[in-house]
Amino acid sequence: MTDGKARPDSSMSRVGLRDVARIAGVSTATVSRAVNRPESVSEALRDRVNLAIEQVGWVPNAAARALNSNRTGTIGAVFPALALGDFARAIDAMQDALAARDYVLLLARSNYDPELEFSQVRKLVERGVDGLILVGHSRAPGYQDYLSRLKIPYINSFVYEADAVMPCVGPDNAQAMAQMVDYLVEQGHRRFSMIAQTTRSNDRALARYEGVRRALEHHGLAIPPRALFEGKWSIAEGRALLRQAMTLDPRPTALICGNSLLAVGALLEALSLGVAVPQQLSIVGYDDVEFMSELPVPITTVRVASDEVGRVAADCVLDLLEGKASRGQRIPFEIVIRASSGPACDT
Amino acid sequence: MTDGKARPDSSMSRVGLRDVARIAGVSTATVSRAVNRPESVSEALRDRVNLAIEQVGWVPNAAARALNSNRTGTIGAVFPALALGDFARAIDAMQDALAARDYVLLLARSNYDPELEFSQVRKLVERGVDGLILVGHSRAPGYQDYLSRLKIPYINSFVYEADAVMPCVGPDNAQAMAQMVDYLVEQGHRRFSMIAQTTRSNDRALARYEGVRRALEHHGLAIPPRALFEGKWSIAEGRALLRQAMTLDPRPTALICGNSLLAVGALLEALSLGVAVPQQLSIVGYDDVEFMSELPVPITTVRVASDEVGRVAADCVLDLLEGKASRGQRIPFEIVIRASSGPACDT
DNA sequence: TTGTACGCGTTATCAC
DNA sequence: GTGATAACGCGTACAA
Repeated sequence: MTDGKARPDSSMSRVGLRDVARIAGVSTATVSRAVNRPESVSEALRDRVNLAIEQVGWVPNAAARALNSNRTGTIGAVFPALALGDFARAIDAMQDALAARDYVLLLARSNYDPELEFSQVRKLVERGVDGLILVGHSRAPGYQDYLSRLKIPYINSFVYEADAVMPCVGPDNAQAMAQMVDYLVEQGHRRFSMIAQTTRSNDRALARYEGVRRALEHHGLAIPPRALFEGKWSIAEGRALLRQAMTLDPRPTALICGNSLLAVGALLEALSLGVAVPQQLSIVGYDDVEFMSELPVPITTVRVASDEVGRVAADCVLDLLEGKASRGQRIPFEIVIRASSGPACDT
Repeated sequence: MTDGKARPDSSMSRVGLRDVARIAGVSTATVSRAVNRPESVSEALRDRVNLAIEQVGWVPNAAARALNSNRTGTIGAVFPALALGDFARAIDAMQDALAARDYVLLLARSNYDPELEFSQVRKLVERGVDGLILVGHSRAPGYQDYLSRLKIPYINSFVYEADAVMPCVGPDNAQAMAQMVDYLVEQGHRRFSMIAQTTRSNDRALARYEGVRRALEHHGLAIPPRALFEGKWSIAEGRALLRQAMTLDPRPTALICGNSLLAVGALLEALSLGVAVPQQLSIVGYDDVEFMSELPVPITTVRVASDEVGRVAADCVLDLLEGKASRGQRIPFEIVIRASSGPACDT
């Protein structure tokens, strides 16, 4: 039974550790221990302390704790955009993985702008994040130095390269696309076109393009420069770029799309134009969102478990933080063959 | 020219205000002022201080600052999910609005679980967020008390009710759906079916349903219980529910979908089944994502500027924080009529 | 305009 | 096992 004078919502200045200590009749040190290392304190005291905490409604002050321990329990992440299927799913999963280990996510976005990304990182660092999760691995020189100078661990996500110096968690973009190309060549395709997200300050897009280029080269093939189209990521853009690709002469028999939105746009536009998919044109994408499989003509694509990327990236930083050296992880991908691709037409 | 002993990346214990003060030959108080209220210090000193800051690479410690000022420069947000088109866009915009005013976003997700939402909020509060952005306005009793007891401002987003006691930022879900119903009735529809996200612990879904119900009632119409289907939010679910709706006898002439994914699923399934849209069935949705307008049959829907919601919500909390009383804001919606809806068939 | 000195709430180091 | 006390790094009265 609490007597009236100790209501938890008392409008007094906020309750602190000392108040709890006073009520429980112990020292502040004991309260601290009872909370942080319960096993190091006698059971009787532990109970007294917990009771007192309940009574006064004490909530530990994270700032004070951080000031003292040099750790904030906070992980920062900077993503190019949040409203993109794969990133959103990754963040979702990241959040859960962090919460499970009692960390909290400080989120920022860079809008695909390296400068902005840098400044966001600085802001997060000032906020005292214990670790960072970034996207991609290409950084401006000054930026790179800044990061390595920091003592806080960071992870590059959505990329994987075996020889990378920093831990990264993601699929091997280039290899995934190469595998897709192998499949298409196997299907008899020889004339390719590609529509891709602009590779400027986007190393994932660049890696995908490189994967395509090298795989084709390996088969003695290539995408002529005029058959390569770059643009933003949207369905509308995919539609527009497909129209351009269809003006090529001779027409390509296979169209490789750098991401899911472009693929969806390309497919829908092909349907609108009456281009038969896959008879006249095979369309393949990258990344897998629900839409791609539900469209009138489901789209062949590279499936990457984006949530895996998020979850693993989160666990990786936390491992680094706790000293367990973590070397990053390759996230598997899978070529999902659907109705939008098939044997090359003989035209 | 810096002499060797003062490298910014020196592995000494982290640089602090005192180091800057020492280098600049001033007191710590002056450095603090020069940083936080530059106008209150002479120009010469300001320059000296800034130079020293650069030299030693000082970064203010947010924890110490927070401890002292009781403000963290952090806003917490708890969303049901992040990987959902509208939420993702809102978070995107929120993030920008906060960054513009030098705040940072602490993000958590509740997975539509009120208990989890509550615990996430507690965690954010312990982290010392200055304000909160939540979704919806229905809360469990204990939760509600907890919130009102806190001295920190919060905003309910994605909902708007003129008589709400807490500031909210969002569209009037019920009114939007009512307006959609009016349109459909005007088009001659009398037999309705609705597929909706489960209304359990989702007041937005509930409000939309209520809007439909009341509007129909106003026209002397109703959706019979067996014509109301609830499920999760996904395209696949929309497909499944449409199949169920099509088994009704007599068939509905208009199908109202509670969100965008359900609408897309319903439309695609209708196409698959050979149900003519809108001749045999008008399909309307809620919310607007790019897909809806790009499908073979573009979908009539309620368009809400989700990014507006995020932006305004962010600005609102910050206003509250700065004492400018803010009463929330109604975000406008718009009925976008596309090819998926039309006059009722006379069958 | 500038410097001194204290306090913010917690944890860690010592004694006991 | 427990208690006193000194940091942690910054902001800010207050005095100069």
